Amino acid sequence: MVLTDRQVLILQVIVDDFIRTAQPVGSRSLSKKESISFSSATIRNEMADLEELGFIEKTHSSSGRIPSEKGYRYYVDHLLLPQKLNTSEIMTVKSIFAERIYELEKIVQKSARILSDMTNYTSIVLGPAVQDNKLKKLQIVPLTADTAIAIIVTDTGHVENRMFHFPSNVDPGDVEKMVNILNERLSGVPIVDLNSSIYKEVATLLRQHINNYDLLLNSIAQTLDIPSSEKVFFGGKTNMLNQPEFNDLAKIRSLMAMIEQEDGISQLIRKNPQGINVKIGRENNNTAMENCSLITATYSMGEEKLGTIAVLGPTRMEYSRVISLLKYISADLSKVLTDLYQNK
Amino acid sequence: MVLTDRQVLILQVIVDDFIRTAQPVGSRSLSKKESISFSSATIRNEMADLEELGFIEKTHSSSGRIPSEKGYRYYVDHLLLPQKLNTSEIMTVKSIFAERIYELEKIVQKSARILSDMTNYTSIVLGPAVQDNKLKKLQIVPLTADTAIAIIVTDTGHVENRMFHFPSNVDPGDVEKMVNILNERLSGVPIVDLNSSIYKEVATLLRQHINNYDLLLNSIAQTLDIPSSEKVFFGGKTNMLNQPEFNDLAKIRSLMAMIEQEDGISQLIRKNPQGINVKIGRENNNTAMENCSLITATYSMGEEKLGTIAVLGPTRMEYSRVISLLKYISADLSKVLTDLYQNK
DNA sequence: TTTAGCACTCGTGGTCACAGAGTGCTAACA
DNA sequence: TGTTAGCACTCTGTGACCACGAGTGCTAAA
Repeated sequence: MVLTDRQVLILQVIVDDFIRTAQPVGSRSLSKKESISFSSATIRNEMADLEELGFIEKTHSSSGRIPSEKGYRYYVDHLLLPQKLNTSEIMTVKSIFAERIYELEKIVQKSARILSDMTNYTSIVLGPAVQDNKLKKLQIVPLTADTAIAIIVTDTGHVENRMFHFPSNVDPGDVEKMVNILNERLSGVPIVDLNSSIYKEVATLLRQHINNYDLLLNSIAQTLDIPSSEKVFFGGKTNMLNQPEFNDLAKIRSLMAMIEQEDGISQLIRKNPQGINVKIGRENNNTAMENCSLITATYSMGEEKLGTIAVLGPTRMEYSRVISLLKYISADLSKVLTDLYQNK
Repeated sequence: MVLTDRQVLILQVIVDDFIRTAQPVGSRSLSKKESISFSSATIRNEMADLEELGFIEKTHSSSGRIPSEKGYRYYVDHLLLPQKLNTSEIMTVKSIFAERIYELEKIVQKSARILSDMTNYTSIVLGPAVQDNKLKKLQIVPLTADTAIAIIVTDTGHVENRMFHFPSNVDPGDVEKMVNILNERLSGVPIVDLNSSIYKEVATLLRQHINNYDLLLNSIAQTLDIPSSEKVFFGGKTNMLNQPEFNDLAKIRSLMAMIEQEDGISQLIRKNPQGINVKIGRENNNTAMENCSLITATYSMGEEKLGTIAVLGPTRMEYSRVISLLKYISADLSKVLTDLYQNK
């Protein structure tokens, strides 16, 4: 069950070659590689063993070999040499942060675009989970006689706004008073807890100061209760169309439908733990992803995990390069975000 | 050059049939239609004339005929009978406005989704041009020692926010004073004019009240000067993959690249005048759109044009149905928006 | 003017032969 | 005993060929 050095070498060269060319690799072409000094017949024997062990497979009975998912897995787990980014790549990554942008969302979005440009795969970035942010300021701007906008600013500078319906008989002065009280009491409370905190901590206070407080309070509390979904940013959604494994319409359709839907894929990404994660083909548990691999990396602010940055490519993707890139970008991202918002 | 009644009839049936089946239409199958009472030989003669006039064409020398772009143009201009929406369709459209949503963007977005669902084409909606909105309220929320968020609320309830860098030595009290003055003076000013108005109308006033007013003013004015791009919403980006004319990878690639890019297509849509517009194939002046038609409709609030709602389909699209739908939805949209925001 | 008939064209789908790339196996070799 | 050369075999892809069907254009008759 344990592979000999020579088998490992052959597996490595097969995977490398297939990643580069997308063509099944035959014994003859392998024997010509400079890192390989034995004959094609020997290689055929070794390949037969590797196939029996499940690391490689044939596309038809007399074809060259391609890596199986198990083969990729072994490659990723044991054979990956971290690839150094060259200077031009580093420059490109740095350019994400070159402009003086302060908005978290924009930075994150730009990361997605650059990542997909650099890899020619599809990149997906989960924005920070607003739920865990803390309230910085709540403001209410009346719009018409019976509508107003509630604006929530979080400590990371995220702004969320929602329009809501006003009870008809409220005094504008009361609204202002109420907003003041809410800000005083709820500043620093995580967004996700806002609703419950209102009732627990502020209700009694409000009752003392404001007429009809319950009506008004209800409509505001309701407004704040709408879950704010994590934002998902894509880069290079159509890059996969250029991959040779997707010259099949049916595959394209199911993959594009999956990407278009956004929900499914963000689920898939979200559930990955901290750090770098590689999911190969069916490891993703999703039929549309059968020929795809997903590599995810988390970014954070200080200790707190903020979001995930991911690359979706064919199983035949350049694992080494993508992982290096992801490590680099997520580290940079974390650093910039930490510097920006941590020192309050 | 002017078509006989019979030629018009034949053209109409050819277009209708081709739109339905995506198959070239032959003289024999035409002669079997109940609306047609003459023989296939007669039809062949008429078709030869129609081809000479440029209304229809062959895919190869012995194939049936398909409409040319000129043919579609004639069909759209002269032969289109407005199609009544059936009750279930009307219900579906109404459902856009069923929930009590007040946010303009959400309504617009939902329209796009429903439109693409109903047509199986791609829908594109240009959100309202924020530039023309008027300032309702400006607020500034300090975030860290040297950053703050400027929040702009417009009269339509649109909220725009931007983070910006603070000059280091400003007094928080001054900021507040300044915001008050700005709100007093700039309320009602179109967003696009904010920057110039600040210097023209408010600068002198500020000078009297605030230390270091110029530094602070500059950074705020700069922030407000960032153009806020019109938002573009898509529905059913991948619907085109299911159209039989796009079983060609090259076509799919160029089309998807075009859709993905968003900018080009929003340009294309933006330049259409008020009302319903149909652009067929190369009329769009864009190689990626060669086999596509674009139908646009504008929506408005009162008299003021707000945005555009569009459907992108193959040239072989159901013009009649899509036009009816667009008319209906854009009218409803205009009505709802007018009701919502006009009565301030 | 309309229509029936006929020869002709082109695309599609199937079969076939063949070259090329690759394999597995056997036997010889170090 | 591990390695290699050689050979028969397999599968794919391609191009040639053919038959079929749908459709056309043209001619001549109604």
